[in-house]
Amino acid sequence: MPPVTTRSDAERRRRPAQVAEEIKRWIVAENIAPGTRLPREAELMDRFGMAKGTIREAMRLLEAEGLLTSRPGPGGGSFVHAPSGERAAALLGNYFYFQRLTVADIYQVRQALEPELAATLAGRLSPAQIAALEANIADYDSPPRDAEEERDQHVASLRFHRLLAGYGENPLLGFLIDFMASMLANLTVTRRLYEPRNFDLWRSGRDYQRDLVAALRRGDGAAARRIMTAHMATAQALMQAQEAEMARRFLGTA
Amino acid sequence: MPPVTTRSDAERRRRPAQVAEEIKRWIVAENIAPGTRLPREAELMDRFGMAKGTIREAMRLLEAEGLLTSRPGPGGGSFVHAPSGERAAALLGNYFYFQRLTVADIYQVRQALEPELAATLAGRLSPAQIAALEANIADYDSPPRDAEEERDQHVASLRFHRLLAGYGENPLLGFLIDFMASMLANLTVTRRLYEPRNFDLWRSGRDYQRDLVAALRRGDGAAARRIMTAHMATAQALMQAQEAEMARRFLGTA
DNA sequence: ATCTATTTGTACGTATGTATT
DNA sequence: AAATACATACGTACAAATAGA
Repeated sequence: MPPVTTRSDAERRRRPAQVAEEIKRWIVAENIAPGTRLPREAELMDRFGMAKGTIREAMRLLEAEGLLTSRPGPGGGSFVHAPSGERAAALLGNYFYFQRLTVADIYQVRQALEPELAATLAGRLSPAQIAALEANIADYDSPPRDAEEERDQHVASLRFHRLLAGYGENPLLGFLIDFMASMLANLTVTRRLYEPRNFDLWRSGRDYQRDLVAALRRGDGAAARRIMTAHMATAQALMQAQEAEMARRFLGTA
Repeated sequence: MPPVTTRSDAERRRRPAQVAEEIKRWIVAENIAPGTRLPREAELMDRFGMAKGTIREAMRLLEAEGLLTSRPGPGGGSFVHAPSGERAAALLGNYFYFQRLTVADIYQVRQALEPELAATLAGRLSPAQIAALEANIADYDSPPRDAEEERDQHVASLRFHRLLAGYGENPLLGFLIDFMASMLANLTVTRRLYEPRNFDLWRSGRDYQRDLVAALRRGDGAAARRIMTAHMATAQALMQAQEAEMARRFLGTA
């Protein structure tokens, strides 16, 4: 039997992690707003009784989580930061990089969420938002001529959904839909669009988006939901037909 | 007009971030499996021509993302790591900490996803899984006597959904349902259960879970979906009635 | 059970880079 | 243009952990 250690697990943790935890607790306890400046390195070294390197490692931990940013110079320092959606998506993408996520998995969730979003958006879009959606559709008005154009159009048509995601009031729903669109933008497509059946699917997808915008404009939630459901079904079929596969790569961290 | 800088944005980035990016790219390019050991600190210092502290800051960045773990001693080092679901959930929770997420927001998504999961699970659960679900329900068989017991039961009834989340085949769907349950487990409830109407809601929620297990066992997907939909509706009503609010705190990082 | 080797973990002093005034 | 205030990076020394002899 090993000798009794008086050290708790918390004490056992590496020092940078302790500091990071402490700062997180402080942010919550004091309800610190983004933009607030943390004490200077020198002061943190004092407060925690640790060397510069240790403090800096702690800062990098929090920075990776997207919870703070630092900049040098006078008036510089470390600042509390609300993680951006992109950052959050990249971190979540890290997780799914190691899970074997299929296109079908993503579409099962899209199938459930996208119609819901569409329904809540009906009649609540500004003219500018409607215009942005219509302008986006124009980017893939005519069928692609080559592989590169096809890829561009694919990304553009996903942007349509990312726009919708940003227009809703529910941050969770919006984030998830945007996240899935960004995952799908990282696809490798092995079979081309040119077969007649695939082309039909492509065209009907485009038409669905047009119909959807019309329904959203006239405030018909039930129709918007119905159209989006059908749109998702054809989109999935198109992906399946093209034997699209998730690319094994991390999402951009920019 | 400022003088032209020859440095690109990439070169401009802090060195630890560069190293971290490089290592990520390497993981993807070589398709490194979790458990694989990275070069020693000394060697990385060499390879990147950087000081020890810099390399270590890079490691902390990757560690915070859940992509590696390190331990000292012989046979130690830094190891590629697949982020755990908990870690991923905690990081995603950081994001929503700063968004103003309401209980209603979460329930809108649950409403869409939970029935979908229930439907796909019908007839696909092992006897052991069924037993685990039934054992879980037993934890809140009788109404809570005090506030503490009420809270425990709330968490326990959410565990029912987390179990279901783990039984599915779709990692994305499972993660999301588990994530929402863990968010809801962090609630502050301001009004108690004792009012008759709230008590009815509580009881019907419990009954729904029983019915659901029965439907899952006999493989009736349509019924499972229907029951879960109704269950979500009452659960939301109960939360609303109790004026539950999201707690402003970070998810555990353990 | 002890020592030894290996590898990360922490400390500290100094120098450099960057942005504000 | 210069001084100032801050983070950023370096280099070295030493402490702690752990596998294996």
